[in-house]
Amino acid sequence: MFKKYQLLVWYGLSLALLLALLRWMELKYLLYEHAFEVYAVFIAVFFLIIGIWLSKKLTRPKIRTEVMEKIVYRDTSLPFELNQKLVDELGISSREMEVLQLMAAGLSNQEIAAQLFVSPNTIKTHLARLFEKLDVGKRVQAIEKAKRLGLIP
Amino acid sequence: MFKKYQLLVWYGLSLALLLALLRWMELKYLLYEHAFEVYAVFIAVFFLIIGIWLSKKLTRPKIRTEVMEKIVYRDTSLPFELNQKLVDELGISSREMEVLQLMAAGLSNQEIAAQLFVSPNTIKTHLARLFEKLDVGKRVQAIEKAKRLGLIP
DNA sequence: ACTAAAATCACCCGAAAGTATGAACCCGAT
DNA sequence: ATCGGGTTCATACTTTCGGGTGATTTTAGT
Repeated sequence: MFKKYQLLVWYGLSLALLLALLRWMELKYLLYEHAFEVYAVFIAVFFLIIGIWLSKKLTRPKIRTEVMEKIVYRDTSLPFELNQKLVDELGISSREMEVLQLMAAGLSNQEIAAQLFVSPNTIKTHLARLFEKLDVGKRVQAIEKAKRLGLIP
Repeated sequence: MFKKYQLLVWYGLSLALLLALLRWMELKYLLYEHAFEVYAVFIAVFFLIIGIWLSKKLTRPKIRTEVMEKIVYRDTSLPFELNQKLVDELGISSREMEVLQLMAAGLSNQEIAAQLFVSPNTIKTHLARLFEKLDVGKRVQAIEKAKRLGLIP
């Protein structure tokens, strides 16, 4: 019910806490005349970070898909080429591919979550779907199969 | 020469201006007791916006190229060659190599144990040693590193 | 505008994996 | 013979994964 505004509440509380902290510091240490500027910097930095984070959270990178048709000749050195057709066939979403790549790099669910700025639970969901689509039960198997199918290098 | 830091200077000036403005307002209108909170909100909003803008500015859009048609000439001549020297260097035993191979194939500890006719605990011990020798903490990382080092195909 | 798909998050539970420690056995080499 | 490395196993404990379920919100396509 309150989930919707959880974020706002969280921010509000954070701000309040910050202000309280600063007030307390003022009382405690009898900050000199430039106390205000100190506050300003504190708040500025805090909200600068919040802003950056928020932006990253809100702006899902608009992925422009450029469709190009070309013929590739490969010789001994083989650069990885994504099997896009298979990705579509299996119905693997772009987010799932991201998670797959990070997982294949050896990251734990928690690390992937941190990397993508989402909850670990979300990663679990993505992986569960991915496992189902790849018809496997474990991450190692998923990686092995994905490599075999040309989904990852 | 200063182009690089132009942005920073600009921000600094903006902040200074903002502070001056607030100070002036304080003198002019004899702001009430909650002036500080007003300041805080001002600065917060200001830097929140700055942060969002900054983030947007810095993150470049992702471009995904979708290849429609491709002709691939596969070169199958890449026989796996074990990096025996590295195996010796790292002091990886033959049993550990066996376990590594099976693990890389996606088997669980229990399955590996069944395959090798030993206890799952033994597998755990082997893997623990292997992880230490490869300097990793998880099986996926171990597999990734082993592949990279030429220990497994 | 409506709908389907995708992405997000939460909670519970059991299984698997990983850590730490100790110990027994075999086998080749000093 | 004994010393060290390799293999085997155990117990106990913590963390991580994966399965199942349900929900909300965003995005994209008709």
